[in-house]
Amino acid sequence: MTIRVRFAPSPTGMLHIGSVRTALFNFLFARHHGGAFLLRIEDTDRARSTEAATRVILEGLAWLGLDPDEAPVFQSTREARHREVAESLLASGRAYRAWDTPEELAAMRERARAEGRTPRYDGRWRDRDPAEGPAGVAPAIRLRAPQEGETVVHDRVQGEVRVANAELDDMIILRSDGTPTYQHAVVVDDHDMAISHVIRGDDHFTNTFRQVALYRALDWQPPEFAHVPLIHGADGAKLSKRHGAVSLLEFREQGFLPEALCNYLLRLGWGHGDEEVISRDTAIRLFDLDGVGRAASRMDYAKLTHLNGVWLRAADDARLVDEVLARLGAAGHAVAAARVRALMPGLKERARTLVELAENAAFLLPGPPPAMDAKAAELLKPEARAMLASLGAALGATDFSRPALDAALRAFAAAGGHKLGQVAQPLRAALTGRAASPGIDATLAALGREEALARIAAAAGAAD
RNA sequence: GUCCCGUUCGUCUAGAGGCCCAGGACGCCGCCCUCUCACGGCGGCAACAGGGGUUCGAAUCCCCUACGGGACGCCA
Repeated sequence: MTIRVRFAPSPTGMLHIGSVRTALFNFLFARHHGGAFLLRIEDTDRARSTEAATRVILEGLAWLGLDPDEAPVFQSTREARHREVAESLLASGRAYRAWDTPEELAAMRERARAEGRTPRYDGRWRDRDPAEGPAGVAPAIRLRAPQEGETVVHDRVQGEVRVANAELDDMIILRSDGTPTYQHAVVVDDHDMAISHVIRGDDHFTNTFRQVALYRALDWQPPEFAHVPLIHGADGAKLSKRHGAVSLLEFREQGFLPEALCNYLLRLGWGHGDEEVISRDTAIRLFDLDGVGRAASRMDYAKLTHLNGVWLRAADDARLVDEVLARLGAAGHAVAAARVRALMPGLKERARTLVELAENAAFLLPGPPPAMDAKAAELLKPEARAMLASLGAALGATDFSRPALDAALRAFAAAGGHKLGQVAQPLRAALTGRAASPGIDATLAALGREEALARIAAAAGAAD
């Protein structure tokens, strides 16, 4: 059997991080089994779908490296086919026209709720003569669903689940304006795209039973289903804005690496022994549906941040230099690039996100001495400034290589009866405006003789 | 309200009847390394929702309860 899966987001806004995980699971499942990963944009809701939102999906997937194997299918282009299938159901008597107005349906639901019953369509047009349909009113088409017995779904994640057909009502497959509903379009498209496994969020589970009824009515073989648990916020409720970042774009802006995000998302709801740091290739090798848990999991930004630090340290320096420069608005600046590149090994060990990395590298930009933060200012007491003046003179005669600088600093400290830290900390403040930075020798070397001496002089001179 | 699903440290998870007085990771605390901050190393705190069964033996199987979540649209 050929494995074909799809990721089917609707372009109605941002790309939710939960959807991203669904896409990742689909992708990994396809790769693991040598199948195909497809993308279908569910844009049947014309009013809410925008081109910009579609672009967000496409760019987001590309950024994550989750590229579909075939050209994306836009559901809106398939309307004629959806209508055709609905008509065929009508012709075979497995669907019927219903002339209810939205108001009537709302009243029906209202009454059911008030009486404590489950809101459900009562099938009033199910066996009525279509000739009785009011003229001038366009009917919707509803599926004639089985009313007795039960429907069983063998879900690859949730296991065997059965629901009495009496719980299900006759859903609308074609709206009165001739457009297909989600339930209908999904079934027709999944069938036509030869989807073998539908891997989606658990919030779609209930839909599955209705969709199976549709497959049966069409005499089509339903695909395998796998419903993955949802991602919740720290309080256990569905993940939303108030919990923190939710859209993929936000995570990117906040300086998370795609490989870290994928690694984190993979481990949320899926596990393989004690493995925590998992590369794309390893994930493809290890991932399968039986490792997916059944319970919803909570988003833990702290753990994501930690994992991002791990991947940041493993990342290629040149790539990080580009990211940092872009974030500092210094793309293409040769001097800044050289300095950031020189210090990157020390820099990336001290940052967990690209935002932190850029902040910590900002002092490397050529220009006036950086503004002192409170801790740095604290280090520049008058006696420290005086010491910096003589240190500047000593360093002026030193070769600006790390070993030479390290030796010179230690000699200077020893000569003055200081511990190395008593020299390094004020120096660090003068150079970076901060109380923390990569090794002082590396910092000095990255800045270069001219810039370093200028900053030392500025800090020493500011004493008066 | 009805239907469906879930419940192992604060969080993500390992665990598929004895290997578990429950392991790893994040977070938190302490120590070491050390020019700072990180990284790294070492150690600590911390969980099988509750109650009944089944069994020689249950985190693992069954039942009930509690709590949590999802779904009930001419939205997707």
